[in-house]
Amino acid sequence: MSADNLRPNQPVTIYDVAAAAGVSYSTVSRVLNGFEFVKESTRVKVMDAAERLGYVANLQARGLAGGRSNIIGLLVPVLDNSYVSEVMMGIDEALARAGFNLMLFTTHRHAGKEQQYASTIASMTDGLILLVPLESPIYLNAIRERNYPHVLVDQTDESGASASVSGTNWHGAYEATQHLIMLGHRRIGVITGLLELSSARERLNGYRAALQDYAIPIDESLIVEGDYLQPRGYEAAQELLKLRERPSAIFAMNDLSALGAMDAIRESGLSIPEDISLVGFDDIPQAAITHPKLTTVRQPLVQMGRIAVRLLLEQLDHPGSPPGHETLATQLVIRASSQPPR
Amino acid sequence: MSADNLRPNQPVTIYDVAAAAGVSYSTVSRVLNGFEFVKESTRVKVMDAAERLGYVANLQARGLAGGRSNIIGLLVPVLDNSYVSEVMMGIDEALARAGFNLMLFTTHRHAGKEQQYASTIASMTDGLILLVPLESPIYLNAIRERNYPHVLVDQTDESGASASVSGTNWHGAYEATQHLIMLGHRRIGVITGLLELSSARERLNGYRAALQDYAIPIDESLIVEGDYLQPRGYEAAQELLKLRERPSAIFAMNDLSALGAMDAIRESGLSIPEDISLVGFDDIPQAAITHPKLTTVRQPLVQMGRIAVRLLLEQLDHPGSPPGHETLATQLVIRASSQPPR
DNA sequence: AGGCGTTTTGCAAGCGCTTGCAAAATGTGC
DNA sequence: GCACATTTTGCAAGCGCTTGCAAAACGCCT
Repeated sequence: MSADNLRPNQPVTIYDVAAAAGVSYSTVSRVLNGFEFVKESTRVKVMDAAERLGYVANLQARGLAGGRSNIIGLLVPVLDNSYVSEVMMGIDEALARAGFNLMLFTTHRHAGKEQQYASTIASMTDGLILLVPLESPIYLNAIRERNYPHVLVDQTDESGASASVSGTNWHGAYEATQHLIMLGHRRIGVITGLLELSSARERLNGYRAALQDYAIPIDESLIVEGDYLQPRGYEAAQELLKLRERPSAIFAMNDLSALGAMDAIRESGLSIPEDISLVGFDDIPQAAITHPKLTTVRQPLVQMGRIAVRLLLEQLDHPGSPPGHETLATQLVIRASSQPPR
Repeated sequence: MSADNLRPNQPVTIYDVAAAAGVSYSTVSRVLNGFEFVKESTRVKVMDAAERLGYVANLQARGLAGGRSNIIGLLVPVLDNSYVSEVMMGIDEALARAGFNLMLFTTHRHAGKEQQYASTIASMTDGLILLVPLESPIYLNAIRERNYPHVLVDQTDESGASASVSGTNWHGAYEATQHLIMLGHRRIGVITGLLELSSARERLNGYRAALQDYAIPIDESLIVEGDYLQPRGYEAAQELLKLRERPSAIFAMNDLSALGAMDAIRESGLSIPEDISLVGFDDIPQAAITHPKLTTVRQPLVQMGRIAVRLLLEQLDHPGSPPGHETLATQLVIRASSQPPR
């Protein structure tokens, strides 16, 4: 559909559009930015010209000049992680709908340079979504200092200064544990996330609360600290299996750990769920393709991403307003990896 | 003149550095860009000042002024796809090492606006990596017109005008088919990718060649077109299972399709590999966690990402030179999903 | 028709950086 | 010590856009 006019090489600028529409460049800018005091007839003229010339805004220039670059940044720790991918999907989708672009930053390889990295990010984006459990404090300092719009995903923010989205960690873990208890399990091993993370602590508390409510004594040797990654889940499960009094069920506090645990259990000659029940957390896509399919606590990951975007855009649109916080309900998804103990 | 305008945001500019180092701003710019004709002593002075003030380049400004923005774009079709994630990992890693940032663009939701989308991308990045099998022709037109540096991943470029990385599709498919034949299979069903994609056609040709080499007649009803996605893999497998003369093995031309096929096979009451052998392509991480583990053709996805970056940077550094093309060896990984037919 | 309050519009001044060009500094040969 | 070739450096002019300010148009009143 691109028409007959022009220089395929040199991009069309607002000056070109202005000339074509017979108005000044600032008027074009105003039309393009939806400024209110523009006569309808000139608005139409400008839009037509822009359309006709195939004008596309140069976001770098826009950003430099102090307007919005319409780019938001996403800081993630790793990429080969379904949890991350799912949240990213939601973010991307919501961003696309709002007309924003996405710039992706990974934390690794920037150790010791977080401040500068944060500055770079801030110089290029209108806001930032942090999906970075561990390093987040360092980045947060740099970012809060500048009063830069941002949202935390899956992290509780003690100070309340940052907007955030997360799941009902405590409740999800409570339900998962309760599920195993109701099935008849009494020795329930647990593989946590890094306990520096609020989500990991909350889930662990949920686990403890459930045991207490059902008057099951808590055996600290059944609690093994993991890191939400598969290899550590594998090791942690091995530790649990080595206990003199082996657990009849394991609650891995995220699915990736559960995947690792699954390997370890199978490798030790035991079978799931006959010998050991296994429950995860997150409900990443893989949870449904393992054999047996994994019972888990679903977090609405995609939606978390969408909401993160909403919270961020709210900050951009209303600079003064207090940062929003959303907590989304988790849901126990019972599949084949859990059943009553023998 | 520059001293007093302070916004809390990013006070340090090259002007500040210049003042602190007692040189002109253009000298600072030259030092920062590694320009050769700068006296060593001033270079040191400037670097010191920059370091001391915590200077961080504003990439938007740099980009606008015609320099490199040090941002490269990555265009992907979807995010919740291990294939994509793996390649992205390699890209991110190589980019980080080279000091580049990554801007992520997704194709969906931009139907009909590809030209403009391409312009936007071009206005913000130094180069583009396309991981977009289907829509790629549309984008390619827009991009080649501007003679914009870019690389195709996993697509053969007929015209040779675009740099590209891909795996040995033909050979990988040949080996996979040969593997099944050697096991004794004669009726080997196949689930292809969309045949508009060069990779899908090449793989199919490899399959055909293997059958021919072993003098096995080709039964077109055993060839079902898929789309490289899981749901379609599921359906395609169902079709194959419904044939009067059921295949004893299925070669899904990517792992995602194989995952779908696995579901379909299991659902129909048959078991893998006893009743039906299954082979995939790609070796995404999931292939190793299914039960049984999937025999597949490994593509060095992460490395493909790294090489894509290398090819792109070569173009940036040597604007004149012809686009590079790399083909990486695939490797048959035999796991548990394939065995001799009953 | 003249006056006044409101819209609309245009101009100029940057945002932080790169770069061509010319001036300044340095070095060389005699 | 001088003329000239060679580094180094600084200045100015943008890159494409936003925005404060003031001028121009317009509307409506008397």
